[in-house]
Amino acid sequence: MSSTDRLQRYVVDECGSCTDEDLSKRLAELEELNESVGGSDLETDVDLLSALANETRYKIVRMLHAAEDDELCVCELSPLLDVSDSAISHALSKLTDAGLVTRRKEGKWRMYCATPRANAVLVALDGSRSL
Amino acid sequence: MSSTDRLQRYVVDECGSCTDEDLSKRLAELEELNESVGGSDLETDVDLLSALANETRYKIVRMLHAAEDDELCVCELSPLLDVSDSAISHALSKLTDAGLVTRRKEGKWRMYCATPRANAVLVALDGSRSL
DNA sequence: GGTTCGTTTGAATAATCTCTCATACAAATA
DNA sequence: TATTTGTATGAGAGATTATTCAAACGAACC
Repeated sequence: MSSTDRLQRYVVDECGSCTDEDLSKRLAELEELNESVGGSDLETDVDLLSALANETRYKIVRMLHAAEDDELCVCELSPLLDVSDSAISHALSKLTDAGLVTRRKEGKWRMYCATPRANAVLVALDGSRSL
Repeated sequence: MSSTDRLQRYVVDECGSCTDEDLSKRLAELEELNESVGGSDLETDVDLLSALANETRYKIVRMLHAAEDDELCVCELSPLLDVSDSAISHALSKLTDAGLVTRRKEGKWRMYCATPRANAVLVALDGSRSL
């Protein structure tokens, strides 16, 4: 049983009949839905979501978001996260790579700030909580 | 070296001095930032992000989103995803648990639809791509 | 009732992830 | 210059995950 056979039976159920032409048309429609997932954006988006999909990293971004446009340094994040500094640094690297935070040197300290994109996603999460 | 020692030195760098009182105040401020990550929402949000942070699942939600308010059944998703039906079913379960899709029985078919929350997150991703 | 069909579920395996420890490095200080 | 300090990096252990296969289940059809 190929998966298009099943689709054909589904279209029959739906429309009463389904020629091979109907089937091709339906497949093309579905293909178009799929196209709307822009090829390279897909990977970028999944990377971004993966970066956020971890308690430690999510908390960090939340704190940076809550800090508005203020930057925070590792030493400010550390007291509130119960993982090692090394873990925090790993987390910040992954977040930076994903485009969720920016990193800046300030003397011996490193300052981190949430990006507009990070803020947009968090705002969407907050705004959709009760939908 | 405790992590608050380091924070104290940071505040000194920043402000020129830092009494124990100053330190407590700064810690309280940071704690407040942390509070803004509502306790139970944190887990829910991370679950949602984890569900979306996978190519197969992300593609599914994208397709359902692109389908607007139309529902799609497994047999329509299957031709465009190169994983087994079983994997698709697992994916849909996880997405359902995370509140990203809804499931409905229609005869022998199962229809799936993106939730408003899923749509909100995708819209935010799309809207913030070029920020 | 038995069969087929669409989908789900569970177990198993391989791949990936997250953290810690040890170490490295760059900036500031002594 | 040597040391301290803040953070980053790499290796490795343990936890988590994604997928597949096999089997099960419910709905429709004979």
